[in-house]
Amino acid sequence: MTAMTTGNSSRADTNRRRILDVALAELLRDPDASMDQIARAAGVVRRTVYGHFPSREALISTLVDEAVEALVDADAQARHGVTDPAESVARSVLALWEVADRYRLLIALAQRTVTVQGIRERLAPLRANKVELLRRGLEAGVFSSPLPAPALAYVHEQLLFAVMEAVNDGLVAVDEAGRSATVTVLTAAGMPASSATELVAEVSGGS
Amino acid sequence: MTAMTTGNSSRADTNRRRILDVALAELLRDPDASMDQIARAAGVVRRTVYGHFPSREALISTLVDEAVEALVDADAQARHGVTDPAESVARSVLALWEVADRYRLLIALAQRTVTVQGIRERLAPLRANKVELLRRGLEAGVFSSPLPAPALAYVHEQLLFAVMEAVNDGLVAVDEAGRSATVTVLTAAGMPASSATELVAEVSGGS
DNA sequence: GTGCAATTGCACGGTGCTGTGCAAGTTCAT
DNA sequence: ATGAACTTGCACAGCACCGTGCAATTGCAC
Repeated sequence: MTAMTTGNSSRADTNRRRILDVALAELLRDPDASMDQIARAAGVVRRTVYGHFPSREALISTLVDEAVEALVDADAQARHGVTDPAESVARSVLALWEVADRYRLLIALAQRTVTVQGIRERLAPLRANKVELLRRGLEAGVFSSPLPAPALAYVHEQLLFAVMEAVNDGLVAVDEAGRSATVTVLTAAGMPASSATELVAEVSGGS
Repeated sequence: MTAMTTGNSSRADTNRRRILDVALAELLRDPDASMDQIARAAGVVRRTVYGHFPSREALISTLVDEAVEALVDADAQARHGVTDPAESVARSVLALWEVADRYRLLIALAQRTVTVQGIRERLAPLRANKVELLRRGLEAGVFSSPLPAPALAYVHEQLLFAVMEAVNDGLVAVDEAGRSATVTVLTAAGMPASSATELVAEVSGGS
C-alpha cells in the first residue's frame, strides 16, 4: 500500500460505480428489476453484485443516499444568498432539475410503498426548505394559491415528475425542459405567466 | 328462476363486488398486494377470489376497466355543450376529481411498469380529448405555457395526483380539494390566478 | 328438507427471486 | 512470477407467490 488507500480506482471500484449507475437506469425502467437483471445490464454476474452490496435493499439504499445528497447540495448552492422568494424558487427548481433528471429513480421509487418511509424521511429536510420558501412567498403575495404551502410543495414535486416523463416521451426538448418546468412551477403557485417567464429568462439566461 | 336472472344480487355477486372494492383499496395501499392479502381483506379465502377472477391480471383488468369507464363518462358529461376552453377544463377537472379520488389506484398503477402499457392505451382517448382542449386554449390565448399541449396534459394528470396525496396526508380539506386542484391546474396552464379562481367559483358554485 | 350454487380448506406443482458457499479463474501491482 | 484482490460459475436452500384440483361444507331458494 504505497499510495492507494484513497482515490484509488481499481477495477473493483470501477465495477462498483458502474453497478450503481446501471442499477439507477435499470430501476428507473422497472422498479422491480431483479438483481440478475441489474447485474447483467452492468456486464457482471449476479454474484459479483452481492460482493459489493450485501443485499438488494443495501444497493437501493446507497442509490437513494447519493441522490438525496446531490439534491440537497444543488438546492443549497442554488439558493445561497438569494432572498426574494420567487427568484429563490426559480433558481432552486432549475438547479434541482439538473440533478433530478438523472435521479428520476427517486420519484419512481417514492411512488412505491414499502421503501417509501425511508425515502420520505431522508427527503424531509429538502421539502421543509421548500415549504418555508413557499409560505414566505404566499405571505408576501408573490405567490397566490388556494393550496397551503405544504400541498404546493407536493404539487411542485409531482410537476417536475410530469415534465420528466414528457421529456422521456419526446414531447419536450431536453435543453428547454428545465426552464419550462420552472415557469410552470411558478405559475402553478399563482405567479402571472409573464412575470414567471421573465424571471426565469433573467435567472437562467444570465449564467 | 322466477324473476331473478337480472338485477339479482345473490351473495355471489355481492362477494364479487366486495372483492373488487376491497382490491381497489388494497392495491392502492400496496400495488404489489398479493391475492391472499386481497382475499383476506375481503373476508374471503384466496380460492374464492379465483372463483370470480381467473387470474390476478384479470382482477386488475376489471378494476381498470371500471375506473376508465367512470372517468370517460364523467369527462364527457361535464363538457357536454361547453365551448369555452377554460370553462371546459374547469368543468372537466372538477368532474374527474370526484371519480379519480375514488380510483386513485389508477394513478398508482400507472406509475408502474409492466401493466402500464394496457392502462395507457385505454386512457388514450381521455388524454386525447384533454390535449385537444389544451391546444385550443393555447391557440386562443386563454392559456399560456412554454410547454406544448401534450406535455401540459401530463402536468395536469400528475398535478391531480399531487393534490390527492395532499388530501391523504390531511394537508387539504376534502371538500375544498376539487376546487383547489382545478384552480391550480388552470394557473399551471398559464391562466391568471384571479381569473382562474373566479371561473372555478362560478362553475362549481352555480350547481 | 331437497337441491343447487357458492364457499371453504387443503394440498399440489411450478416459477422466480434472494442470499450464501465454494472452488476455479482472472487481473494487476510489486 | 508470486500474491492478493477481485470476479466468475455453479449449486443450493429458502421463501413467497400463482394458479389449479377436489372433497367437504355452508347458505339460500323453493
